[in-house]
Amino acid sequence: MPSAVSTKAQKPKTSKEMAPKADRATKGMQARERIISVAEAIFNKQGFDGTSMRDIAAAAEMQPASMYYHFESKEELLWAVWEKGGIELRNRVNAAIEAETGPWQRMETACVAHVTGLLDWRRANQVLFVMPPWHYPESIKARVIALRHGYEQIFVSLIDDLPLRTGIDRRYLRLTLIGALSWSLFWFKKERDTPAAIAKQILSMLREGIEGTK
Amino acid sequence: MPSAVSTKAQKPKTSKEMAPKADRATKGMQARERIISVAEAIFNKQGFDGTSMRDIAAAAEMQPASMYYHFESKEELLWAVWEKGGIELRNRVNAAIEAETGPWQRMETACVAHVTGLLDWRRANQVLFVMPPWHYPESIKARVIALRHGYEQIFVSLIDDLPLRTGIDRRYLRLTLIGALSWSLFWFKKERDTPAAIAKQILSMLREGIEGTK
DNA sequence: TATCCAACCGAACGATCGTTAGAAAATTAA
DNA sequence: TTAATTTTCTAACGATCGTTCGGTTGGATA
Repeated sequence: MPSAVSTKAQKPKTSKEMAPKADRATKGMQARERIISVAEAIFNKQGFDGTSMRDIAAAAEMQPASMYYHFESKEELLWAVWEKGGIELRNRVNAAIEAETGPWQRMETACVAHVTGLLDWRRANQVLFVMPPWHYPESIKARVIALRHGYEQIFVSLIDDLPLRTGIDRRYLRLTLIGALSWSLFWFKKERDTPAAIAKQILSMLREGIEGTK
Repeated sequence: MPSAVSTKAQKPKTSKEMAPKADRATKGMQARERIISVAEAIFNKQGFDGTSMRDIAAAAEMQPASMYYHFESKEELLWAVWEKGGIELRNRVNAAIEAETGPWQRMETACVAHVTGLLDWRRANQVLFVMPPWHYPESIKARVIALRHGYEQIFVSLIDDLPLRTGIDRRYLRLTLIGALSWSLFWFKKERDTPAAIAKQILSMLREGIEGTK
């Protein structure tokens, strides 16, 4: 599953007249992105500590030592995986809400994209979203926190646009919503749930409340 | 911090006439519970993989080899830590709701106890609540899942008693609520939030809804 | 007293880990 | 072609890990 990435590097020239530097970069990128791609899958399946560089190298069909030509350490590789996953998720959510106009519609679309991104599309950044911040490796902690913070700004803005009851704390709302949505990672069963249905039901309960007369 | 444990084993006899077998068991228990106690703290701070048996042994003031007299493996020690934390949390929540009568009041009390238990009282079972189930060590996975399942039954029952709008899926509600509450582990700042306020606000938003006229 | 057994210890084994050194191969440049 | 550079390789180092082995200790039992 090489995961056709690269929105860039696709100016259709003939392979001969391509700039040699771009060519080199592309070649390097191919190996680098192959490593990220397999690392993504294995980290997610086995956890960071449960995955050895040898595991990843084997899956990427290289020798373990060769990985250090592309990444200076295991933690830097983890960062590359998280960064890619975080950026892709952010782009996904942003692209999804662009087409919508009403504030509630935009919010619902974002929620669906968030859950879908976590559950369906790429299982990778699951670990990023599920690991307690205080366990982030020290060498990349600040970057990871900034990445997550940037992502959450999408929801800050979406919530700003919502007409809410007076007295609703928008920070608590954001954390509650993201928490409830992301928690689905723990219980999602693909035979039983769909990401879109999960997102819509959670938002609906929060929007309209759950209390009734029985 | 030996954490004054042992509600039991305290029949006040003179030390001379104490039953020898109880004496021995007590002695063993003291070491065992000391290990669990320090392991609890270190696992939570450094994670399971980030903690070595040597770390725990040092904190418990023993030699690493001695730990294997009390626990047959590191994973069994982890289980002991999780089991203790899970049971204590369950007892806490159960004790809290016993005093309440109205279904909403009981639910609110449970939510407060849940968040308080996770954030304040004992930082231990945080990892249990925050680790993705698919990363549980294989040898204790079934036990951990059963432990969590048992805990969630409290909320199944509490939600059964709530008068809800028609169309509310009680399973989704439970998972949403527990997710939103537990997620506070990620963002709780003790200078800014209190566990009780977090729990009450989350439940209130879900109960009454957030939508307003602006 | 001699015996026993729970509890602990010192030392080490074997495995695995992240990582590095240095050379070979592959690719590009001249 | 040759030279230069990028990429990958083989081999291993040093550290740490969970765990085990064979003892020692010290208090309770008889």
